[in-house]
Amino acid sequence: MNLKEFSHHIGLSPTTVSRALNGYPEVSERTRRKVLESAERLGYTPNSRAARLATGRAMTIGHILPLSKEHEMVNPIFSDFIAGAGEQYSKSGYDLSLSVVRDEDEAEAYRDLATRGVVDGAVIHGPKIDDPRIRLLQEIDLPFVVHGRSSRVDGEYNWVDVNNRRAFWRATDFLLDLGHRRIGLINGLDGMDFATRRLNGYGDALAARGIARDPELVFSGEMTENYGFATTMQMLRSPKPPTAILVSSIIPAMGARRALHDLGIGLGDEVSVVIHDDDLSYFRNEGDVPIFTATRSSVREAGRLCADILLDSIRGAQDECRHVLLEADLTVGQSTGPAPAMRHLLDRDRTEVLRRP
Amino acid sequence: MNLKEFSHHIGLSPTTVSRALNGYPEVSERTRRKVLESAERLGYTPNSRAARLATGRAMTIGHILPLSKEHEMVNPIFSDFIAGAGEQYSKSGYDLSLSVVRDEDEAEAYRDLATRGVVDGAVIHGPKIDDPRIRLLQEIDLPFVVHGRSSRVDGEYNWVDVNNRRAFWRATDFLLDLGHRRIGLINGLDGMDFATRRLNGYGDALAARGIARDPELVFSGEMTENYGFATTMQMLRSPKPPTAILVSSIIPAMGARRALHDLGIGLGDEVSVVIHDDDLSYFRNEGDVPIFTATRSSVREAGRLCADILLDSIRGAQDECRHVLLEADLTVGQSTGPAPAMRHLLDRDRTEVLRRP
DNA sequence: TTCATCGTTCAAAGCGGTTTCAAGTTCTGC
DNA sequence: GCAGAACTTGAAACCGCTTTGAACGATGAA
Repeated sequence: MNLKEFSHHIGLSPTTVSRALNGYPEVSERTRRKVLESAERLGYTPNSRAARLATGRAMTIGHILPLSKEHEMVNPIFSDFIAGAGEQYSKSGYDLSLSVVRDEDEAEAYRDLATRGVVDGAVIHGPKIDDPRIRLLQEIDLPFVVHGRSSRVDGEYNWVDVNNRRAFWRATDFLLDLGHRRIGLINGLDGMDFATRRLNGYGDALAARGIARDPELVFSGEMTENYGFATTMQMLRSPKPPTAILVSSIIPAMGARRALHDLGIGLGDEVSVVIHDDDLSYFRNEGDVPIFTATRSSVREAGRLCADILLDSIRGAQDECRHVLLEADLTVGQSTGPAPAMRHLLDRDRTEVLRRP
Repeated sequence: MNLKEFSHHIGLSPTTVSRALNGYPEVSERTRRKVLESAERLGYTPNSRAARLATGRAMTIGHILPLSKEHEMVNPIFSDFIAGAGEQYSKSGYDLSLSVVRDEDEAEAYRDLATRGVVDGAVIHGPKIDDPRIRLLQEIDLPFVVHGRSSRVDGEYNWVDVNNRRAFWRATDFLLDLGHRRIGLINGLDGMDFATRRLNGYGDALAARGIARDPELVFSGEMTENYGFATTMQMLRSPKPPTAILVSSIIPAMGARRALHDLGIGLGDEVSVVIHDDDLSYFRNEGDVPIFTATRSSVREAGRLCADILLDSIRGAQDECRHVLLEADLTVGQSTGPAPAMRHLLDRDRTEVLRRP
């Protein structure tokens, strides 16, 4: 049933019915009640396709999920973020459009969503340093919000980010306080803005204590379990293994733990591990004393915040760009402890284990 | 720029331009080339909102992500499935609409998508036994495909499923062949169709060898890391611990591994583990010899298949319902081995470790 | 009583495409 | 050279809703 039929059916004009359903004030209460009731009874729901054309609003937010040919990986953080954002969209009557594209087509995909008029706004995920997507969306004048930030981009834009630099500074400092001097860093992909900030936090904390950064102890890559395993193995088998490791996500941290176990090295006593925990729903780092000492920041909450900001900006409620910087407090878990005396790791038997092929 | 302006600009009627862009045959090649070229040059892209109203097609597929209040978990399988399906949608010019709703609102959400006319079809995720969503979509006559199947639903429908029963039968049989007699099962949530089939495969394999199923060894729950940890702990600390465990996903398997390590029990020698591996992109069970012995079936591939079937069915290319049953072959990894003689586990020192609080 | 005002309601003109149907043009075959 | 088929093109209706501008009756002020 369409508006014409429905309105005819209840003896009113399409105009009045439309107004009644959309909450316009010039409809009398009696009429509105009648319309709402009849719509319910007769099962009339306005066709969104028509409404979207008529209003010029798509009532939809675009998210783009880029997959690269080589490492076609879905960022595990994506789903939790989407869950948070989607929740807010639903509340405001917005739909969420998700485009899966090859990463070289990503810019084109944003442009396409905008020119085809299927979205009113978009979210940028995983910004790189000097990310071109930001400039693009500014250019085509599509409202957007960035989950993260992008260094070296000029012009204002909405963003929600974790204070990555401070979190990693704090985590590093914590390990230094425990007496660790050789601290490894298993970071995200090079070029990602968040990875750079984390690296800086780590490096600056070391520098503040006059400790040189050892490039052998810093890794960047996609945050898979295997990546955490391989990098941890490599570090611990090296001539000068670290006594502590910072890991950028709980997923590679699983791999790091596996490596430690495989080598028979105690997690938390012989080698300490601090992770950044995005509070993924299916991977909770919980318990009275969490498994991992961690800097935590819920990515789902970030999704909610991004959605709210974007919707505000679309509705024109916000004139200025909004920035939210989330602090990630350090929670001490079971994976950290005082640095062991170096001789533990230099003990003959142990080194043999560490250096086996 | 809209169609009217554009067509006027290049001296043709809107009709011809529309036809040229949509590949209708009654346009001369010369004209079509001219239109395509000019569109490119002048940057004209048809407004999808208008096209959707005019054609009556939404060119969009709906996915619904239900979140429950208590255990608001995003199924980790979801993102990989979406990645696979979304890839296919893009290729066919379809968009993907994702609705995040509270799970009690899920049925309403499907109905809403259909009556508002924002989708042409939908995917049902994680079907339960006798799933009401299937009947609903049949009733409102919205094309759909189920990722999984639903026992006890009558009527035909499209589905893509893994042969869960056979996979778990096979895995159980494999462990039995290795001499294991007490085999635990860490399964998905009760009521989920896939979990039931897996339980049946496991139970039937045991029964075929005349082994009684011990309810103390069977668990069902949401497949988090902690769930795998807790259930494994419980089993291994029980008076009659299993010598092997089947785990329904790699995520709880991480927890199971953690439990084994914490108890100092060797994975693959003292206790064997077989998992079902959905081949999640950020959690690959790979290597020359995979870490886990596993029945594997790519959920991303399932997503692609579902998308293809659904699109076919929407385009009316398919008259009959299609069913795809994917076989999950067993790959032997490092996590399984012959059952140890029972005395190992009954050794005095060991049991003390196992039974500590 | 009359005129301005207010509160309601409606007719009709969009929104920007697609598609039907008619018409004009160019080819054939005879 | 001409009728009829085969190609191309275009005018106008239509998709189902929103919104502008006008109309109408009721109310209140003059």
